[in-house]
Amino acid sequence: MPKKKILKKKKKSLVTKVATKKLKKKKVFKKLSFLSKLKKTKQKKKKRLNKVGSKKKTQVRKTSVRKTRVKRVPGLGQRLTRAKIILEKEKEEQKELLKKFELHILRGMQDILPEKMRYWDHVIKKLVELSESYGFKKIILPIIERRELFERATGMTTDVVEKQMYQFKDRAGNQVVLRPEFTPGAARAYIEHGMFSLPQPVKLFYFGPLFRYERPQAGRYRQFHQFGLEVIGSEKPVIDAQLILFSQTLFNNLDLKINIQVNSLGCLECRKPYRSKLVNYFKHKKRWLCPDCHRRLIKNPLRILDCQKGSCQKLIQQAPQLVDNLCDDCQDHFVKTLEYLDEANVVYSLNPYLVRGLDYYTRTVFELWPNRSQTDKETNNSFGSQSALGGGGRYDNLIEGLGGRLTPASGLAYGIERIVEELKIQEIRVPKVRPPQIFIAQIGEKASRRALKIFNELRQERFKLAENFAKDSLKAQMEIAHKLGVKLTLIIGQQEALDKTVIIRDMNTGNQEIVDQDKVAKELKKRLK
RNA sequence: GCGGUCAUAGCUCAAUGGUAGAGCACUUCUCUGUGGAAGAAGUGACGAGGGUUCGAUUCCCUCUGAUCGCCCCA
Repeated sequence: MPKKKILKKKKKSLVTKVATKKLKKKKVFKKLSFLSKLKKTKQKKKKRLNKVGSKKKTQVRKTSVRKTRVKRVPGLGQRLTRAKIILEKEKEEQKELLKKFELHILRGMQDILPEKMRYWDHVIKKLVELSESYGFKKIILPIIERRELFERATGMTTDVVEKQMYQFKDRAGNQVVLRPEFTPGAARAYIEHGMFSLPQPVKLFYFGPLFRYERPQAGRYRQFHQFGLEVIGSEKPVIDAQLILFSQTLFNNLDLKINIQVNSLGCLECRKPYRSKLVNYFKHKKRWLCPDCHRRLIKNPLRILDCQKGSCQKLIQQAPQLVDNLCDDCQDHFVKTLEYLDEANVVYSLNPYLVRGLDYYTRTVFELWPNRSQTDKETNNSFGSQSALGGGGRYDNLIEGLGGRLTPASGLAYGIERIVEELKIQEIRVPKVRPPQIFIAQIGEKASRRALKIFNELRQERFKLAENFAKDSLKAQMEIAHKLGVKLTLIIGQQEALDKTVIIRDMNTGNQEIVDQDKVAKELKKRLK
C-alpha cells in the first residue's frame, strides 16, 4: 500500500498543471457516471422489489429496503463516494493480482475439454485395439531425456534439435530436454534393457505428449500427442509393408479418407553418391532456386525435392531421382516392399519427392496425408496439403549410432491432434458416451440422505446413473433428467423416505409406480430390458 | 525466426468518439413434490499498457494472445 502512495505522489509531481486539471475533470466525470449508475441500479432494484410476489421473500426484502431508506437520508453523497473508493480499491487489487499471476495458458498449449475428449478416446481406443491385435506391446517412456540423445539420434542439423527443443539444466546440472519425438527414447530403452536378447523383432507401441518450441498454427501445438509403433530387430521388407498396412487398416476403421505416400531414401552408402549428384545438378541452376532452397543446398539438399514453389518445381521434375540411384540391395528391398503392399491390397502412391526431415531415416519412408479433395473445395482450402496425419520409415543405423549393436528397425507415429481435427473436417460421427439410463431425484434433507444411499447401492449393481443432489427443487431435477435423456427417474421425497419406498417414473409415458426400496434393483432391471 | 488478419458476456454475434445490446447457456420466479411449452427477472464482457482528445471499447503505437501462411514438422 505505501508503495502505491509513493508512486502516486511521484506521478503527480511529474504531471503538469494542465494534466492535473485533466485528472480532476476525469474524476468528476467518473463520479457523475458512477452516481448515475448507482441511481439506475437502485431504481431497478425498486422495480424488482415491487414485482416480487411471494410473501416470505418480500417481507425479508422489505425490511432490507426500509433499512436502506432509513440510511439514505443523511449524507447520501458521502456514502456514495466511500462506496466508490472501496470499489476502486477492489478493482486495483484485482488488477494487481492479475499482473502477479498471468492467468493464461502458455502459447501453443491446450486444455482438452470433455467435449473433445470423446474424439480422443475414440481414436486412442482404435489405436490400442489394433496395436494389440498386431502383437505390439505397450511401453511408457520418460518425458525428459538427455539432450545428447536427440543430438545424436535425430540429428544436430535438424530444425527439431537445433531450434525447437524445450531445454534446461536439472538440479544435478544435466542438460535435459522435453522429448521432441519418441523414436530415440524407444531406441535407448531397447539398448538399455537388452531387448536384443528377446525374440526379434521387438514390437512396441506408446502414446504420450511431445514438445516442440515453434510457432503454433493449423494442427500444430507446442505440446502435442503422438501414438507410435516400433519394430526393432528386423530388416525384412515385410515389416515396412506391415506398418503401412496397419496405417491403412487404422484409417479405414476410423472412416477417414487418406492417401499413403511411399518412397525409399536408400541406405547411407547409396545416398552419399546421390546426394553429390543432386548438389551438382542444382549448383548449375542455382539462380532459379528460391532463397530457402539456396540454404537447403548446403544444409540438406534432399529437402529441395520437397519444395512447393513453382520455379523450383520445374527444376525438381528434371532432377535425378532417388529411386533411380538406389544400390542393388536397396532397390531389391524397395521392390519387395511394394510387392507385399500390392499383395495385401494396400492403395498407395509412389512419391519420389517424399523426404522426411529427421536424419536417421533409411530405405522405406512413408507419410499419411488426408484425402479430402472434395471437402477442401467446400471449405475454401482452409487447410494446407502439408499437414500429414502420420508418417514413418526405416531407421537401420540408429541403434548402432547410439552405441548398440547393428540393429535394423522400422517405425511410425500418428499425430493425435491432427487425426481428431481431421475427423471433424471429414464430419465423421464419433460414438457418444453412453447416456445414463436412470436419474435419481430427491426432495428434502431426509430424502437426500436416503437417495445417496440408494445411489451407491444401484451403482454397485452397475446401473448407469445420474443425479444432481445439489439441487433442491424437484422441477429443476426433472429438467436435468429430461435433458440427459434418461428412461427412468427415481423420485424420493419425505414420504417415500419414511415409507422406505421409491417412485419410479417412466419418462416416455409419464406413468409412475411406487416400489419398495428393497425391490428397486429388480424392478429397474425388468424395466430396462 | 519472418509476414498477413483478428481480439466485445461461458458460446455465437451486434452497435457506438459520450463507459455497451441480442440469441443460446446458466440461476431464480410464475408453479414451496414432477421434465418436454410459455412468460418474467437476474448473473455476466470492451485482452494489457501507453498516446491523441474535455471524453477512447471505437483513432494511433507497443505488448500479449488467437488465427492463417513461410520455415519445419505430427
